Amino acid sequence: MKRTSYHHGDLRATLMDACLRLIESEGLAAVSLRRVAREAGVSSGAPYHHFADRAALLSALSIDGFQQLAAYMVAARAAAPDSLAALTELGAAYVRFSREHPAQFRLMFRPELSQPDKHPDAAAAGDAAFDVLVETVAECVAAGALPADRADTLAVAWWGLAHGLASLWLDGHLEKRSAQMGTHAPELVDTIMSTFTTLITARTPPLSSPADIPGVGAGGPTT
Amino acid sequence: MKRTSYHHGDLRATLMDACLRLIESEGLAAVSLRRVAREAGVSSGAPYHHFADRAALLSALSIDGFQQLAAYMVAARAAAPDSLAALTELGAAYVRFSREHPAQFRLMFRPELSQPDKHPDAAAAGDAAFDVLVETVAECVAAGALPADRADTLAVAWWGLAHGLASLWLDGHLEKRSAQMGTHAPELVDTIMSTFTTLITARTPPLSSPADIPGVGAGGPTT
DNA sequence: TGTACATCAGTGAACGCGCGTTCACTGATGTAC
DNA sequence: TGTACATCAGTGAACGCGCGTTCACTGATGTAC
Repeated sequence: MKRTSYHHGDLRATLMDACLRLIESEGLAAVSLRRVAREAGVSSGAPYHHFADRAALLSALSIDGFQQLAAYMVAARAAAPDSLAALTELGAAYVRFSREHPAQFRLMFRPELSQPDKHPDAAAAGDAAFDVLVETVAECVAAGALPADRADTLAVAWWGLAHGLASLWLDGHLEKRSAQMGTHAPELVDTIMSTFTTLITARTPPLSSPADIPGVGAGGPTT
Repeated sequence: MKRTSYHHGDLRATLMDACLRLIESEGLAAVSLRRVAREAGVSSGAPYHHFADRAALLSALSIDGFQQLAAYMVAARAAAPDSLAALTELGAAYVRFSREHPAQFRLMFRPELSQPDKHPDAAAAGDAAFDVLVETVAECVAAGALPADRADTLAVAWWGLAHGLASLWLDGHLEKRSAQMGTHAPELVDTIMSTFTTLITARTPPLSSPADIPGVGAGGPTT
């Protein structure tokens, strides 16, 4: 972190980076503005030229995190061949984001730190991510692959499952359980996700209309 | 918090209580040993007669939380008419615990605060709670209501869903989404839980041979 | 029952520490002419 | 191109604060005889 010139160049980005690295290596409890400045190789007053206060730095990171999450989800949906497959990919993308940006993920769901009420941008970015999920569910409904009356519920259930798995995994619980089960966390999550999608698509229509399900393919439920 | 006698009587319990109330009213960031002592109406050195240090207090609360959670789950299973119904009740009990003990729930899943590595009791209590879920799934398998090869997976999925919904709800996300959807968080959670149980029980048996699954292949989300 | 004494569970002052934030300053950079 | 000057983005010392923890102390309680 040695600089040759007096001016830094892009201290704002450097501070955000240093903060994330610090969270990842020593946890959220280790984060203070002074410490972040030190990690960035800069005096303790320097950050105030880029962030109004400590909360502003954490907020900026949280907003950035939500925007990245939304980007992950948009990309996942775009890459999927159809809306049903997109649903699976969205869950996977959510968990993948939490794996690839653990510090940001934690920060995003620590409202007392990122203060979303003071920074509506974070909420907006969060909405954008959730909207991708809602839209995808709506597409599934439009395609006849999901029943309309449960669409909203399924979107939230999907979010809950992905969020729960991501959270447990980050805290080490999934590694522990999967070791007990003789498997590994990544496979476990994949299995859960695909099982869930299969369950939803194969079974929910009969709950609202007993007719056959278009788009799911031949050789459906054999029971 | 005025005492009449010099001795307190049960300062240990009072401190734990004060700490929980503080977390609930001002958040985890407000918790310091001095502050907790102040809330309990006691000098800042007094807690050290009952807890080795700050971490010990938080640890004790976390352990107590896991034990209570396990008790919730044991009671839920005991009250259910059969093992399949128990599964639904377990998820509901998990979420109910998080609603009735929000401060403890947050603490339990903040490993950097409760330091489970230094206090194996917390891990043991957590295991006990998870074991209730695993046993119930095993009972479902024994009763022929669930396929054996997916039992473990379903237990983790169930935990993930309950944990995700509880976490999102505590952070206010569920209230927000359910308001957008014209419903309320409690009903939303109930619907999701019962839908999930229905899906699992109605559909999983045919899944035991993955080759039969149409559409979403056996390979899972990983291309 | 009374007394001596050990133990328990408080007090409150003190310690050193790192924190968030401010501020007068200064070196580097950009711009007008 | 050179110079004067405004602005930007650092420095580092300083502030007051609450923190975790320690410690000599003291009042209350329990016990032995």
